[in-house]
Formats: sequence, structure tokens, C-alpha cells
Amino acid sequence: MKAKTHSSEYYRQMLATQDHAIKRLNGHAKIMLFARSQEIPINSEQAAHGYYVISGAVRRSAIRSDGRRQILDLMLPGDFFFVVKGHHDLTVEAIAEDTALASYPGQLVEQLAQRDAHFARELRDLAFQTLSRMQDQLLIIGGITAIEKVSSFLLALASRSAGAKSQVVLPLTRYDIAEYLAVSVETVCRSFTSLQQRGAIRLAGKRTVRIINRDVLEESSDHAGVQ
Amino acid sequence: MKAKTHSSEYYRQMLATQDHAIKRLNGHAKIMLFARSQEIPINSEQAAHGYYVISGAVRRSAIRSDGRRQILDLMLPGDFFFVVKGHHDLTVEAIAEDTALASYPGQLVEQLAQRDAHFARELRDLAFQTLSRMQDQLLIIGGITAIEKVSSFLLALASRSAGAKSQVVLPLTRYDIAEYLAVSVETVCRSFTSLQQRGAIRLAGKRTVRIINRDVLEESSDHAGVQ
DNA sequence: CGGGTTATTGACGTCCCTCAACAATGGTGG
DNA sequence: CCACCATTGTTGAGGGACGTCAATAACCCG
Repeated sequence: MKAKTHSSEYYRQMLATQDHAIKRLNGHAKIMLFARSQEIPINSEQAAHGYYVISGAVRRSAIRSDGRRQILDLMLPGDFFFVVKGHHDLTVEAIAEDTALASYPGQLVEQLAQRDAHFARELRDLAFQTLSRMQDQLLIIGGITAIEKVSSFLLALASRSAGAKSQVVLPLTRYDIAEYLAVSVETVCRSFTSLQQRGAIRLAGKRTVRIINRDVLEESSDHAGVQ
Repeated sequence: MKAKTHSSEYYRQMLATQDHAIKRLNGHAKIMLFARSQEIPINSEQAAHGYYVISGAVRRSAIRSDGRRQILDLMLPGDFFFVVKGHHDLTVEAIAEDTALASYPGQLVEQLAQRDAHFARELRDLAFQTLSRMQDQLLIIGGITAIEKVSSFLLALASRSAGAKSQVVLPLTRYDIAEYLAVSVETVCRSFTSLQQRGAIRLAGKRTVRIINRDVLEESSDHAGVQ
């Protein structure tokens, strides 16, 4: 049974619930649907193109010289992000099937920012969102053990995803998680099973994590807890 | 023999050589000197306070729940950075003795940004600088082996530091490097000696690294090279 | 000179990456 | 609908890399 693709109107209604400064441009925003692994266009204008994640997930990643891929940022529903023609060769692509984005042409954003100084300021705050996300990721990756990383990752995901905090639906594969945490896929799997054996989480299906004991999970997320 | 502390006028001349959009506010900028490990004030206004590094080095770091410290960003001469009253408890402090900063009051920056849309745009680009730095760091930390991390770190430092690229003066201790790369201090040391044995670098004193063979160093900076 | 910080090297144990095999899943076409 | 195949997920064995503990050296500054 395949998930039904929603109408453009459906996504536009979801978009209306957002609370960003950008919402003032919603009238001019285009709703775009992406398949898994499909690249988000950069539209190489001068101005930085803006996107808002309605549903699904998006990753920004870079390829190392040795071929490995490192996910640099992970955008979830409710997140806003810019796409600039970076000096590095990094790609931005949809992770989940049927990822819905609202697209704000850089031209329009730039114009409004020039007219409205208050809007320009909120735009800057939006950029700090990205910075904050990357800081969190840096702290997660900087962990010593793999269980530490996976635990922090799950907690971060739980706090970012809307609704019930005790159940997290992973929008990414184990491979994506591995590339995000800079560990091998096998280690990610072993960490999951280990956390399950400790009674911290329970896997309901491959992609759904129920947080059984948050204390144990938080304890595992720092090095003292793992010992 | 202690390095002579320069006059405020000396630093102001160095500041005049900068090429940022912020230079228009140089007249209102204050020159501030910091000792090693001295914290940079946040001035908790609403507006984000701006700093330009004239000489020395600054680190932004966070303390983990297990007590370890992670350096989240490293600012070198020529870099511009903002200090916002972060939701996380992170500290910003000088690394090197006699670190000289130009301080741009958030109030003034905000005002000019409101008057001049072009300036506001350049301000946004300045924020992307920070983003770019953190992306580089994420790629470095995401490396597998320690030698990989140290090699990338040295190369990044060499490309960021002005002047002769074949000689890098480390503004930070081994401990700082360890906290930046998220590895132990001992491993940092071993990586240095290992790179020296391979003929990639040569340690001239504890804090000066001469890059003997850049090819070997670049080869060590990806995993294929380390094998 | 003396004490505190910084830097280096060794021994040891553990964690994780690699290779490998296999299971489970999902989509496609007959 | 089922067979097939690619993708995704899981578990085991083995070896190398790194963290920890420890001792010592080098350095800085009073």
C-alpha cells in the first residue's frame, strides 16, 4: 500500500500554519514536490533562494576526497533554509519520498528585505537557525562513543519533530544516519540494538523509535553514562 | 623575553587594512585587548554584537554534560563574528595572549543595516562566513582517523592564516586542538609525530609547523591516504 | 630555583571499522 | 499475485585505532 500523494492545496494549507517571518511571502511561494534522492535546484541567481520544509526531509551533504559522504545539515518539517551556490561542491537533496517544500524566490526575498528593515532582521535570525542546527550537530558528532552519538541524535530528533515526543519516525535510512554521525552503518545498527537491550528505546518497525526510558537515553548520550 | 604589547593606535592601523563591509563603522569601533582565556563580553543587548579579529585568536566552545569541552568555532585574524546571547550555555574567549579585537556595538550595526539595504545584505554574507567555517569543521571532525583530522586541520589553518603558507604558527595549545577535533590530547601529539616521521611536516618549536611535503599532508587528510 | 602548565611517549584495554554473510523490505514486471 | 532483484537492515569475527592511565620531559613565569 503506497502512501497517497496529497494535492497541492493540501500542502498549501499546511504551509499556512507556519510561523516564520517569511510567511508574508506565502502568496508568492511555489509548492514543490520531490522524490527521494532528488536534488533541490539551486536556481543559481545571485540572491540566496529560500525553502521551507512542509513535509518530508532534506539533507545538505558534501563528498570527501576519499568518496565518503558527510551530511552537513538535516532539514525537517518546520525548518527554513537557504540554498546558495557554495564554493564547495555540496548537494542538497530530498531524503524522504514525497518531500514537500515551499519555494521562495531569492529575488522576492531580497526585494522585501530591502523595503522592510524589520523583515531583514528576521531573515538574519533565520540564518542563525541554521547555525544553531550545525552547532548541535557538531556537539553530537564530537561525542566519543557511537552509542553516545546515536542517543544524542535520537533526542535531538525527538525534540525537533512535532507532536508526541516519545515516538520518533526516522525520515532517513541507517546509511543516512551513519553519514550524519560520521560512523559506519553497522555501528549505527549495533547502537540501536544496544539501546534497545538497555531498555532505552524500542523499535516498532525499522523506522519508528519509541522512547521507553528517556533517562537511560539521556544517560547514554553523555560519556559518563556510557562509561 | 615577553612580546611587547602594542599601542591602541598600532591595532587601529591594522584594522584599517580590513576589507569587510563593516569597515564603514571603523570610526565607531573600539579596540579591545584580551588576555589568554579571558572571556569576550556579550554585552547582552538585543542586537547581535559584532567583533573583528585583528590579532590573536578566539574560540567559541560549549561544555558537555560529561564535562568535556567542544570548540565549536575558531576565529583567526581577518575573521568577523557575532556574539548573540545563545540559548545554549556557550562561552567565547580569547585563546592567545594579547588578542586584539575591534568591537562594533550591535546598536550601531543594526541602525546602519536599517538605513542601508546594501550594507544589510553584506551583513548577511558575513553570517555565511561563520556557516562556511562550521561546515569545514564538520568535515574535519567527521574524518575517521586522527591523522586525517590533524592533517585537514593543519591544511585549513594554513589556508586561513595570512602570509607564508608553508609555515603555520599554532595559536592554540594541544589541548585546544584536541577539543577542536574531538580527540584526546595524546592522540593529537602522536599524530604530529607521525606526520613528522612521514616527512609531511616538521615541528620548529612546539607551536610552529613547517609544511615540508604538502602532497603527503593532503594525502593523509583523506582516508584513502591513511589506509 | 621551583611549581604549574604544556607536551610527549609507552602500555593496555576497548571500541569501532572492515569484511562477510544473511535477513527483511519494497518496488517492478511477468 | 508472485517471483525477482535492488535496496535496506542486522549480526558475527577479527584487527587496528584511539581513549585512558601513567610517567616523564620541556617550557613558562614568578
